[in-house]
Amino acid sequence: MKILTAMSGGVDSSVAALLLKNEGHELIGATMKLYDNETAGLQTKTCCSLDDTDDARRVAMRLGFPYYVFNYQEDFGREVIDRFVCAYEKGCTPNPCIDCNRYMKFGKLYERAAVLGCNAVATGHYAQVVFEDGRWLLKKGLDMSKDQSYVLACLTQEQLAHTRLPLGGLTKDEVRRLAAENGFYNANKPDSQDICFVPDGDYAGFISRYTGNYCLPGDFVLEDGTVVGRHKGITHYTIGQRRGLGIAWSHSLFVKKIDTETNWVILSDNDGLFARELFANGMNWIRWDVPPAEFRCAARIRYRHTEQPATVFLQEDGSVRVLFDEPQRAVTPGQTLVLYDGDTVLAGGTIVK
RNA sequence: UGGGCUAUAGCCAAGCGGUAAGGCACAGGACUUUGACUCCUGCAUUCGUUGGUCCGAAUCCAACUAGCCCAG
Repeated sequence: MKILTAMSGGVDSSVAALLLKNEGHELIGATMKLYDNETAGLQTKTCCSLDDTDDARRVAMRLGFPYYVFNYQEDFGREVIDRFVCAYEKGCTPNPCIDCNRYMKFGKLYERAAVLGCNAVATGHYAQVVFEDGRWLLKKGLDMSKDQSYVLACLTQEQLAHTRLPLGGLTKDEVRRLAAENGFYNANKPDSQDICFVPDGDYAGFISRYTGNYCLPGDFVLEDGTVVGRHKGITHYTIGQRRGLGIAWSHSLFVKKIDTETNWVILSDNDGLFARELFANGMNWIRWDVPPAEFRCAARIRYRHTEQPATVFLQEDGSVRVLFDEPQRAVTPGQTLVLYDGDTVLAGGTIVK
């Protein structure tokens, strides 16, 4: 089979390519250029640091298949950054990695793959795609500590059908060992982290620069209405946040709610953050075409969250109401809800409240 | 103007004669392909000021300064 394998220059995607190559597939390696250093507010790289694309290219050369860098800055700006900025301005907390998977890697990149005659796009995600009972199912990666099924729960049947995830059955240690055994330069490269287009972590500053809008300061308010300070603009905060508030109180204060109407950031103690119920829309059903009206499952409300037992109620408009057995901390609008049955992903959606 | 009370790090706050708890905030680190949470480490040679008593004072005494309260 001819496969386009996405290569970031990291260990995971490199080993993914290696495994596909060893299985005898014909490969095309590709890196997506998603943003430029100016957008990200970065200085040009110094001579001592090898560019990620160089790492990817070396692996492709070593394994003997063509490698290309595709320019997707315009699409990335529209599909990922714009959504990211828009969500923050509405008081939500987006997960841009999920949009990048949905619209870029398994969207735009697959379109290009098809043009190049490839049947599938492969990535280095730790998750598994299997065909069962006439459906493409998404399952957790074998290495539970690295499982990334959460960030792929937005993939459609069509997308899953053309997705290959060679690392699904491996552990991170095995991947690094394979990289080392095959002489990959990036065998010990640190795992990526942070938002790729905001490498300095100052995403609020990024939003200001990107939109040209100045963050409007407002009040920090306790649940009883007491004003306890001034905030730097709602884009600086997310539900459950503690650090960076700058308020010295007798106990720790956390962000409980962001009110865009009043421009208030409402604070409470940690106990005030727990809720049993949430609502989510934009559901992508993987396990069924038409889900049951009500069912039991386990749900994650953020990446690296341990799934929690819950009951899901399908609403008339296609959204869902999720009732957890136990209250969950800091349910955050904008974050992705993923429903599981054991290792199988049932659906993904976006938390609205 | 009399009388009383209190003054400890950026904030709150222990301490009651034996050589400065803790919480919050902040900084750094760990964790992490989102934002967070969490965890670890750091953070007053000094207790409003000046004197005094004592082997030894943030702790006792005096004066001064500041703030608060009650009188009138």
